[in-house]
Amino acid sequence: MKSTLNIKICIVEDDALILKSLQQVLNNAEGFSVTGTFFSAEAALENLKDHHPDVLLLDIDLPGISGIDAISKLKKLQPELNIVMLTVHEESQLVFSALHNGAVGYLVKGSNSKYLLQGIREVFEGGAPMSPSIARQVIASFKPQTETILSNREMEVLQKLSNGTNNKQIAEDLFVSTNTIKAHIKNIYKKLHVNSRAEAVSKAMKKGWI
Amino acid sequence: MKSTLNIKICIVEDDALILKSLQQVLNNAEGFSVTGTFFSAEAALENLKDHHPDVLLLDIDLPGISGIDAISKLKKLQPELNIVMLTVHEESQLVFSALHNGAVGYLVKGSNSKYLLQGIREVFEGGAPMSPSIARQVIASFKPQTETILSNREMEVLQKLSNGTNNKQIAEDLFVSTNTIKAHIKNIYKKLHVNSRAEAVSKAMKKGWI
DNA sequence: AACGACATTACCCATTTGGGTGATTTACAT
DNA sequence: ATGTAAATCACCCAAATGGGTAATGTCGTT
Repeated sequence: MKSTLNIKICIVEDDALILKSLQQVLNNAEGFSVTGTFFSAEAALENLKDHHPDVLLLDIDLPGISGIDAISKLKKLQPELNIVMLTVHEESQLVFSALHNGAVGYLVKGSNSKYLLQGIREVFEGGAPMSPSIARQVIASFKPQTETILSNREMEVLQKLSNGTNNKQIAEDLFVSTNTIKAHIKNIYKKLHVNSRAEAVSKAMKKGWI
Repeated sequence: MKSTLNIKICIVEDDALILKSLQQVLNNAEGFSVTGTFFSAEAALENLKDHHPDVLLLDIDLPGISGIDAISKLKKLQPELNIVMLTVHEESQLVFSALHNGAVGYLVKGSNSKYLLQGIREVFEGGAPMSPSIARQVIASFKPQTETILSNREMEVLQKLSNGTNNKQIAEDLFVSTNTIKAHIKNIYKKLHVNSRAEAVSKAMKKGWI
């Protein structure tokens, strides 16, 4: 089975030593072959069409266009390209930017090469490899933040706001007067430092409260 | 190293055969031990305090309280408990509900027992194991849906709306009249089938447009 | 050439919202 | 017991919003 596999890989990595080492690991592994390497995103963008990788390994720290910005540009050229970030950075912001821009995996550099091979295999089979610490971040982002400053009642109202419900309707739904709803909304605004429904909803959704 | 590991596991699974098989696999593996098994969420909730698992494997199809609903109840009892879903279901809704409620992993039943052991090890080490198809769903949820019905200009306005900006300010920002902004907003409402800023923002955010 | 989508602007009007101030009651914690 | 937070309600007023209708110019497609 394994011998029938032949995964074509391109690598974008500006550090020649790391690139060489990656290339060696992959070429020596059964079923993997490196069909192209680039020292910059620009080089990859220009020449990728000549190679036809199943998977592209992409560094973040690159001269010129960063790996993060390169993702969407590469995807525009080859929408079906599977991009896996391969970097030392574990900052949430970078992780989420990468995934948001269309990366299908995020591996942390320097872990066992066995994991790298396994990750690439996963991509090839339709998976989405992530290093454990990355996976934990990703999973954590789904959990609503519980440090809510808002009271239960205020959360109920906020929920209604996000449905576009107006004060009168909310009041009916909660069996109180519209004045009460107004009061709740004013408190919500104070606590969230906003001054409109749209902004309140936006902030709450970004924080994962609703 | 491996021999120093001893991961204590509890299992909630109503199918006696599957439970037995899981128990066998885990107990026979070096460094794993099953310290408790339950046939229902209710049983787990009542007796979990007597066991002290590092990881709890949780089925979804259970008599009475479902696995999904059990997550938050179990977490309330033991906030530090690491819950991994172990189920046949791959439906997005269930996956996201589980993660939303606080599960740290989601494994699909029936895959190689090697992956199960690896997954549990990952949880123990702070990771978040997911079966490949689940990981792909999770990653995909980060990519903004691009089938936007809105025009570029409308997207700009929508973005401003989500910041709580009012028509006058948006008009200034985009160097057009407030009447124009009103027109754009009306079109946004028509296209999104909403009739307030808050609802438009909410819908757009849910769809991952902003 | 005609059509539709987009961007722009205008006017009118009823309704809603946001902000300010103030009051009562309950409940929980210091 | 005293205070604080929560939930409830009222009144006022200026500003913003939502909905309707209508017009113009540009651009790309058919």
